[in-house]
Amino acid sequence: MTRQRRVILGIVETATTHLDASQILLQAKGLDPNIDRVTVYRTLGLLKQHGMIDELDLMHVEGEKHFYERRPQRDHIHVTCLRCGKVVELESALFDRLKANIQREADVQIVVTRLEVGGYCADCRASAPARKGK
Amino acid sequence: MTRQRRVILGIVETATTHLDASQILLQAKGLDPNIDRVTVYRTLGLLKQHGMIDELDLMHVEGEKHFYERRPQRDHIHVTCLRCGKVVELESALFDRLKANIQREADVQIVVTRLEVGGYCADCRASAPARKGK
DNA sequence: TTACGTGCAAAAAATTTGCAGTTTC
DNA sequence: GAAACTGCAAATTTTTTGCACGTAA
Repeated sequence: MTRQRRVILGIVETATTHLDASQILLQAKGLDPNIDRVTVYRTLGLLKQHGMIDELDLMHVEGEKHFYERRPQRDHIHVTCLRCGKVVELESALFDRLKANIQREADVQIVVTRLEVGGYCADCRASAPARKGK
Repeated sequence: MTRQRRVILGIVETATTHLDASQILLQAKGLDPNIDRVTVYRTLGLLKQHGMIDELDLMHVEGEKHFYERRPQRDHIHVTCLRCGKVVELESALFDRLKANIQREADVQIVVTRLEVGGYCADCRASAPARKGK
């Protein structure tokens, strides 16, 4: 456990939004100016492997980057608005049951799950003047 | 609807495995030697936007690429083995119910969902001699 | 120590953009 | 013929690799 890893893990753990590798690098440089982009990638890979953080796409609403968040106590669902990009997180007993089902039906020992939903939030549905054509 | 788009859509629709952009380009070149990588990306983006295909990560078991598949009639769950990479697809009534729940609870009009699961398949659990340490 | 981790340089992949010529309807 | 699409070139962005030096346990 090195200084750099502590810094990176700390950033992801305390983040209030979902960060991608570049944003993490940027923040890390603030705390440790010499930290390298490579170290960020390597550390994220490691933390992911060890189940300390999870990787997300957030439906790729803004480019094809990946986001990271601290692995929560209980899995949650990520709902991303395809128009404004807002992300809502949701826990669900039904989701827990579904996972148990999958484990049994697919005969798999589940390590990680990711449920991402894309759609339109209430605000966007209200303000969108039903664009015609495209 | 151009020749190139027909080719690319055809490839994804008839594929028996999940293909990534490079594999699609390769197959497309077989049918239309002049087709460009750029056209593949643009077309995939378009087909995705129009809900004709879905994009997957398959838990990034082999690199950070993205895979594509024809949009199925009914959503299914992708279960990927983190050791051997095998992918199992699963439909589930519970999943359907969960989506309805999410739509209501998050007040979102769902357009697309993606449930990916990573874990260890039966075969790998059987053959893995409980690696110690790492 | 001493195996592991880091920074630096550079390569490899993956994806996007600008633009002029071509095709579809 | 007009609008939309393509190929080509090149730029970006994202991620990975090799290697000599530095560091935590």
